[in-house]
Amino acid sequence: MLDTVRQSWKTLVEEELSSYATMVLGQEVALPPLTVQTPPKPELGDLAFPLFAYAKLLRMAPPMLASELKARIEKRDDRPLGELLVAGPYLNIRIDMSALATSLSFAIAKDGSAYGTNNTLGGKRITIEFSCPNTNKPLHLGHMRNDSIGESISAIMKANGALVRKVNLINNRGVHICKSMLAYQKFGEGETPQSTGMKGDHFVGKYYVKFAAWAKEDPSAETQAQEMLQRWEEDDPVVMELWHLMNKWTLDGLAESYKNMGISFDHFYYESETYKFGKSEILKGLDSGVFYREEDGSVWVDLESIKLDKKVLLRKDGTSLYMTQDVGTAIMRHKDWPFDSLIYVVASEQQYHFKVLFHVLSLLGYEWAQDLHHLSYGMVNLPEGKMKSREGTVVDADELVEQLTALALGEIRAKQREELVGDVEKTSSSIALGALNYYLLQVNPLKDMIFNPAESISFNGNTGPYLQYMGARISSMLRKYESEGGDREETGFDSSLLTLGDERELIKQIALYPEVVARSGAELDPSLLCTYLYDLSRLFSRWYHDNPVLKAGSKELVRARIELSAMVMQVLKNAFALVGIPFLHSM
RNA sequence: GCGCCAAUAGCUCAGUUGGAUAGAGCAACUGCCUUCUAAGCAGUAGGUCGUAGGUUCGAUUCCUACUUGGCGUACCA
Repeated sequence: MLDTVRQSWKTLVEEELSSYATMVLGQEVALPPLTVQTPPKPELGDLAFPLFAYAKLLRMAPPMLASELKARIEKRDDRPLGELLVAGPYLNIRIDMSALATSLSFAIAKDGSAYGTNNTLGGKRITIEFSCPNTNKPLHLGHMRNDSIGESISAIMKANGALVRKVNLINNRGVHICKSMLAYQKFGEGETPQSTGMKGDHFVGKYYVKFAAWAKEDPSAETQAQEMLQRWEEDDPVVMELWHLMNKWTLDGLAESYKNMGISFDHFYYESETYKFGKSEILKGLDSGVFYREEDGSVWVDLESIKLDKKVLLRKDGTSLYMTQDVGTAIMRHKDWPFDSLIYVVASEQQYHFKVLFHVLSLLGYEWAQDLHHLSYGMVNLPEGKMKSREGTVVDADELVEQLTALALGEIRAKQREELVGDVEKTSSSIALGALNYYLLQVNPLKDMIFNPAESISFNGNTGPYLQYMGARISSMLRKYESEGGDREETGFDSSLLTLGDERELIKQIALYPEVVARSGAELDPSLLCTYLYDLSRLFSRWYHDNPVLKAGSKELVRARIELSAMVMQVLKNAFALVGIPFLHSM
């Protein structure tokens, strides 16, 4: 909405600039592109056009040019409402906020939860892969960043008009899976998640840890695991039975975690179901000559011509690798649901893997290989460094959610708001999720981030609960307005009453929202929405702290401020949905 | 060694795609709860934007080199 206002002013300035330059120079010249900016202070206006480059070209002082342009534009009666200002070398515009507020109010009333969405992806089919846990241990903090980004990007793509299919690839085969199985066989003594009362994924994880301890003392452990893998690939009934049993335990546990964290998928793939298909595809490539076989029987691809080295695709014993099954999975996915784009949400340490994967698929002749994208995100570290499972510093996802929920519950009780919030349990868990998702999405995905446990459990300052609190305050205010007999139908919205500086800023910020949705989509970056949300909330918080809404004086002013608050609330709601923050009507 | 990425306040992060006096939160200090929820608001203090060059009217932003850190370069995933 702000962009159309910006664009109309830009066109106007460009036209005048061009005709003035032609007049001064006596001929038509190609001018450098005009940039539009936001002035650093509200007093300077809402839009800024820096004129340095043009002033140089026309050999005049920038402020002179600014004045000249201002005069010329003011003569035009087709210009939009608003005011022109000369601010040194800048030509600034103070836009007509009342008109903007009126059209925003119409748009938000009409679109509701769809306000801010666009159709730039026009029904494009996008598959998004994320999470992808191993079935030998529970989820940890690393998965949580992955899940937050995956869910958020999925929602953002939808908001940009795409049809999204969320998929999860379960890593349920391989030597690491056999390790936990072997340890269970050796030390399990028949105990089960049920008999111990443990969550299935934690139960299996316990045996994965036990394997590591055992392997330290017994060098044969590793070879035993390899042997078990071979028996697994040969469908040995004993191994298969154990595998089915333990996989189910883990997957039941993971399903519970996903449910608690609000994560869902449209489809699950399992490595155990794709690796054989991957093998056959690699062999096809061998036949067609794009791959080659070494003397020892292993199959390779040579990517040295594009500086990617040689890469093995099948082991000498014919068993498959990570790459093998990923080739199979990609092809299977395209068959299942032909996509226009496939986004892999996977940690940055696997960049090389995906470069190779995309080239291999392209060598196999799949044209859609160019539509594959690796959304690479950075590591999550602790203040004291990397998380290490050996040192027990890995942050467990279930535990963290539990801790945060308990903290939120404590806050509600301490503030004696049980009655106000109603469902205390549900509210606590919503606060925990909001805090977590916002904490993890605040940072640009590309960058490594530091997870500070002490900071993450704080609900003050720039946090998810702060944002939720603003939403709850507005919601509560609107309820009070209605319960006190306020009627939004009866008293019309007069936008010209919103004249305060903070009110102008709020209107602008609301109008900016659709652009943030578009940009976070184009850049695959949820952190833009987080920054936006915080700016909006802070603005609102300051404004409503200083200016009464329900006791604003006249009925009309109350009505106008209620409208502004309601618009902020709708935008908060809409943006929350894109970054995994539950909206709360009270907290 | 080679490749990719990062470096902004004590800490964690923004920074409108090259423009005006580089911004937040946390931590520290100071005010504000008979007034729409204090999970809040306002204020003080805190900066050689890793270093050195270059391009430009203008560089935290682009280029080059260097320094530091991370990741990768497995018949692991």
